[in-house]
Amino acid sequence: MAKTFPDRQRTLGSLLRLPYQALQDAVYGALAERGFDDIRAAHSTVFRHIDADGTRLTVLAERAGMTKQSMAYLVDALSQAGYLASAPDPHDGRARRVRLTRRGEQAMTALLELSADFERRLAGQLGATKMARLRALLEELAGVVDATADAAADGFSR
Amino acid sequence: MAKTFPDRQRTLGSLLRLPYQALQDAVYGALAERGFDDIRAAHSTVFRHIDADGTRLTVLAERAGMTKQSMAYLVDALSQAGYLASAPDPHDGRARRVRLTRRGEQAMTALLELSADFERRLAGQLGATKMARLRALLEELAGVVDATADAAADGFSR
DNA sequence: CAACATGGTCAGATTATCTGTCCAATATGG
DNA sequence: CCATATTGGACAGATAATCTGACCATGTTG
Repeated sequence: MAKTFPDRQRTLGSLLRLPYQALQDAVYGALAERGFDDIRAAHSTVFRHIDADGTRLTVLAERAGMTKQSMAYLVDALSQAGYLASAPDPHDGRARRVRLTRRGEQAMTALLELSADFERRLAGQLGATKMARLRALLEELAGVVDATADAAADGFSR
Repeated sequence: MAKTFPDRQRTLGSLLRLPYQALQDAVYGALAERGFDDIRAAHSTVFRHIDADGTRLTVLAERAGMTKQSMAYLVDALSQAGYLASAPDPHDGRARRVRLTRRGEQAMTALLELSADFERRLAGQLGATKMARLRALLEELAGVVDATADAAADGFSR
């Protein structure tokens, strides 16, 4: 009997990571097959946070919780690849608004479709009812998580 | 009204990522405060897959789903920092077994504790019953995910 | 024993992040 | 209405975490 750690049950982290990773792999794999092979998972932060009428770089960075330099790096790659375009902000001479191009919108649509596909496939195995319950619980958890994170932050940084 | 994408509901990905990210941040933040400030999230793959009586690098890499070079990079950092030690494998002259040092075991223990703490805090907010149901559903999902991933693989690569 | 397979290292590249510094444009408070 | 502070973004450089390709030494096997 190989000695093993008393990790009685899987951590919550593993339980969340496993399906997340699988979904990520499936979605970005399928996306590449559809011809969007220059979009990597890290780019999803951009798609996730961009408004349909364009968004400033700084705002994207804030929403994604990263530095503007890091966001600039991602936006740059996606612009180079033709998914984004930026134009000067009419209300602020310093700023540029980043927006999706036609192709960017196609990618975004594909991304949402593929994600939904994968979820449907899971639901097919798990059962629609259970998937709905899981979704509901995760939604609730999302609400709770912020509160918990804030409470923890109060403990040291505020 | 800002035009916005018809992302009617959050993707399953977001629902999984949100709490996962929060947990990760909380756990590795707290770990640093406890003095394990040279352990980063990427190192968790090592702790996750190492056996208490030691494990070969190649096996670690396989389990983690990464190249042996990448795993070597992580193992190296953790060895440098005193969490791991490696010794020649008595059964195979080519191989070395990587094992946790005392300090490595302490880190591992802290990691598990902090993870459990965070989960408990979430459960406090969400309710123990709901957390248990969520856990059960995620366990079930984990089982289903592998099957689904395999089925998808059948579609193109086999 | 010759050929093949395997464990690990070395070298080098790429991706995704960070800090620090700076400039130009805007906002604000006398 | 100007002096100062703030903000949006770019430039430079560092680091972390991955990858591929080539290689060597040891094991395994026909």
